[in-house]
Amino acid sequence: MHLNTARAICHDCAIRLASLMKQIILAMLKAALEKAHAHGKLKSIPTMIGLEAPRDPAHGDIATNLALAMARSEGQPPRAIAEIILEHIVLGHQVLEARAAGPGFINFRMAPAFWQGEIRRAMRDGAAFWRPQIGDGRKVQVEFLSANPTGPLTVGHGRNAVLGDTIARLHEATGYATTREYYFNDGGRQMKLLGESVRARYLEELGREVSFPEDGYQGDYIRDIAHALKESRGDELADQGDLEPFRTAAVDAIFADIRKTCARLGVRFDVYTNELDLIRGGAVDAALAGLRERGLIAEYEGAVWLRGEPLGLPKDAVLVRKTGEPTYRTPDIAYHIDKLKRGFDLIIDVFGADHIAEHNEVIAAVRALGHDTASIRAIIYQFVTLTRGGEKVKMSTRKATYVTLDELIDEVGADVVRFFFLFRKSDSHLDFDLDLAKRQAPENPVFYVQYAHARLASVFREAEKAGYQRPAPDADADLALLSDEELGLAKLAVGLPEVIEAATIELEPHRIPFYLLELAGEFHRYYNKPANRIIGADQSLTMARLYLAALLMDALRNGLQLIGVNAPERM
RNA sequence: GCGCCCGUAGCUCAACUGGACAGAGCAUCGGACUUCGGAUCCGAGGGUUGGGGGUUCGAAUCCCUCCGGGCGCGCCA
Repeated sequence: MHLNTARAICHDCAIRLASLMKQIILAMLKAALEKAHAHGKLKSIPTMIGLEAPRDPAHGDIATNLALAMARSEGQPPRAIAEIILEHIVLGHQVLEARAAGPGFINFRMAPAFWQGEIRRAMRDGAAFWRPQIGDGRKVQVEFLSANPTGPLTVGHGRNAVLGDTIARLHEATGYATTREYYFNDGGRQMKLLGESVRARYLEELGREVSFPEDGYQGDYIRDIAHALKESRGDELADQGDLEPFRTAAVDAIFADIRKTCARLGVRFDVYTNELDLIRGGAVDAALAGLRERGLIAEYEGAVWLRGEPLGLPKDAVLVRKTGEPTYRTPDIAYHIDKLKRGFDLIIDVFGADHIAEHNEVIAAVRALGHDTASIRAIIYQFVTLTRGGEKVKMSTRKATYVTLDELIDEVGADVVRFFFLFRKSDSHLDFDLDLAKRQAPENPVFYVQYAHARLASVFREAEKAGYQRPAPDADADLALLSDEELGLAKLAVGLPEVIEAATIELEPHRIPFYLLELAGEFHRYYNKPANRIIGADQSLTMARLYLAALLMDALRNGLQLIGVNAPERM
């Protein structure tokens, strides 16, 4: 179904893996399996091989559950199969050892020279190393945010913006031709209501008695727009019947604000698609006609309905109101067909949990119209709550107590907003702890990670005073001098590409901040031991350690860049 | 009532997508500075992974069921 998974790997595509270690081990296992099979020791050769990093480092660098998985079909105990495989393995110079362990795992330990080579490769190849090119130029579209321009972005929109943007960044970085798209509804009822709200405030500004529209937009920003309109146009709009100037003024002003807020977070879009163009282009009518042809339309109570039953949906859903206006989902069906026709290999929709039902309806309708929707993937996030002083901050639009995204950025800064929004699985509710977010202390994960980077930068400043240059990739450093602890740090650092690969394929950007926190933690622990002073009396050792430090800094910087968080040299 | 998501340490969450003794941070308690930035580190306590069944060599992860929370459930988006 999906491109790949992190664990079970088809060994013919091993060459595509971010991890050279996995490529090597897979090739070795494949060769061993074939040899054992040829010798009649094994009945068959599995097509998928599971590889995983053992939790306990004492178990080596990488392990396979191959023997466990084969036990049933081979009719032998796992340990016996493991021994057969081991008999046919040729280690070579890069793999130090392979041994059977536990219930039937085969554990591998790579040679120090292999890791030294990986460190050099990372330093030499730079971005090409850190960002595995798994996309092959395939076309991806990420549709996100897609908030209608009816008011300022809320905290909830923030999670969408950061999630979508980071998913786009991940795909861009890994070799996908990525389009970031913002879709909004400007044809419907809400826009009309927005225009009416502005007109009412405008007339108020002119001192006239007016009744504010029911369900109108009450926020102060409407007054600001109306005020600006009075400043620029005087009273010339007062007695003409056209709503359009108010609507346009509102949409323009609000969109400008939305873009400004996005820019503060480093979020940008390539394409804005609006409902009105789809309607004018006939796409919405065409979708409706297609559904009607297929008998998927019902008409009653004055409205046009999408029939739920033949589509496997729990209920009918309104497509066209009795007023003749389409509902949100109708142009959305046309929009998804449009996206499919544009030839993307992968279409990613980012939206909140409250839209699940609507999305299901849209996809069902699109499929019923004869389109293959397999390339569409949805990333659905749960809601955001704010906590301050252990109390939930009430966010209600109605009571105007809601916190806007801008206010949140004002309070804690863009880096913290981005990091915190990504620091949860999208399936999980996100509790944004404002007290923690504002703390400039190690318990704040953002500062903890950034501090690791700044600390390394400081080491290089210090090293320069002692006459050392920042090591070039081909620097004369003897990496064999590195201790096991240092090699462990390096292993973690060169594991970043795999994390990026998994985060991209699984659409799970939260893996990046978690990884960064771990790397920063390992570094801080290492750094704090007096025996590990990087700049010391031994010049060769100093060189080796500076080389390692440069590697760590590269990993931290690349990871932070990918999630749009600054990697400061000083804090 | 129905559908989707969630339930893991006192709190907020991870767990490489079915693997080896379930891990972090916060909070609590106790420690470490003539340090390349202490914005850091070390140690301790804390768990029947909501309960119960099942599948499997192996389950926090998959299935069933119950309990609890969130979201949604025809003319908002």
